[in-house]
Amino acid sequence: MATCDREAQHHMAAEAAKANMPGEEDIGRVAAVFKTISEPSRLKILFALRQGEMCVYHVIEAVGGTQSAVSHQLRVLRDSRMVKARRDGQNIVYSLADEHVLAVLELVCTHLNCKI
Amino acid sequence: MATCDREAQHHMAAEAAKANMPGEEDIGRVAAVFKTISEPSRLKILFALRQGEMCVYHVIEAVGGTQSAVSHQLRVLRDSRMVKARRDGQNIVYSLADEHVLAVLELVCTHLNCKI
DNA sequence: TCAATATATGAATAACTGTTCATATAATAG
DNA sequence: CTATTATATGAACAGTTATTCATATATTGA
Repeated sequence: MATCDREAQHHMAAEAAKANMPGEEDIGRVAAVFKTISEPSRLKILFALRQGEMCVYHVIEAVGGTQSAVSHQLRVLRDSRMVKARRDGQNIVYSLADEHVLAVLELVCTHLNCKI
Repeated sequence: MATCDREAQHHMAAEAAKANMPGEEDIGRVAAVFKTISEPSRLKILFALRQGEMCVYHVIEAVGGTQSAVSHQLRVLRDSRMVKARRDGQNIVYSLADEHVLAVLELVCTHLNCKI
């Protein structure tokens, strides 16, 4: 057991933390969002789609990588509702599904002093 | 090569995307931030520390898990500058190092309708 | 219907990462 | 100085995941 100067104060903080801790399910959902946008290959796709909707070929052109790899990552992004897809003839056209994602990206970018 | 109706439009978007794509290094830094906060065990620690600084024992009390696991995760959070530590006698007292992190967490939480 | 184009997907592999176990370091009390 | 408390850390293992390869599906033109 911890016996620090601030024992009482830290204990109260710990109790409050336990009381206010989101449930496992919410924690998991938040974690899943961050996991989805924590992969460079997926981040690039999201950055690319800021310029507007694109069919898969042009996404590949924008971000690089193989057709299969990009398609797999688009699936992950689609499953997590961050991009949406519609068919247009032979093509599938992708676009950002969620403005919140961009807001989060921009918040972190400015924090890191990345020019986006 | 893609031959969709919007060929010209998508091609321009792809060109713009390539031109405005952050460099590999910036992409990597952004991805690293999200990776750090994409693990439930680390998220819980960050949520806990919202209540104020705590020594390790009380962090463990707040988030659960073994001493070793929590200590390892505190190290990851410290390496990525999201929490800071100071010694206080026998104890190491941790606290949030970065308000930006909380802003990002709250943004995502409200988006997901999690009560935090 | 057949060929070509565009995209998706399943399986396998390789790389990464969180936890555990055992142990090390640091500070303090006696 | 020794024992105890508090925290950190290295190695190993297990689970997860991104990519690749091969192949499947879907749309269109001939």
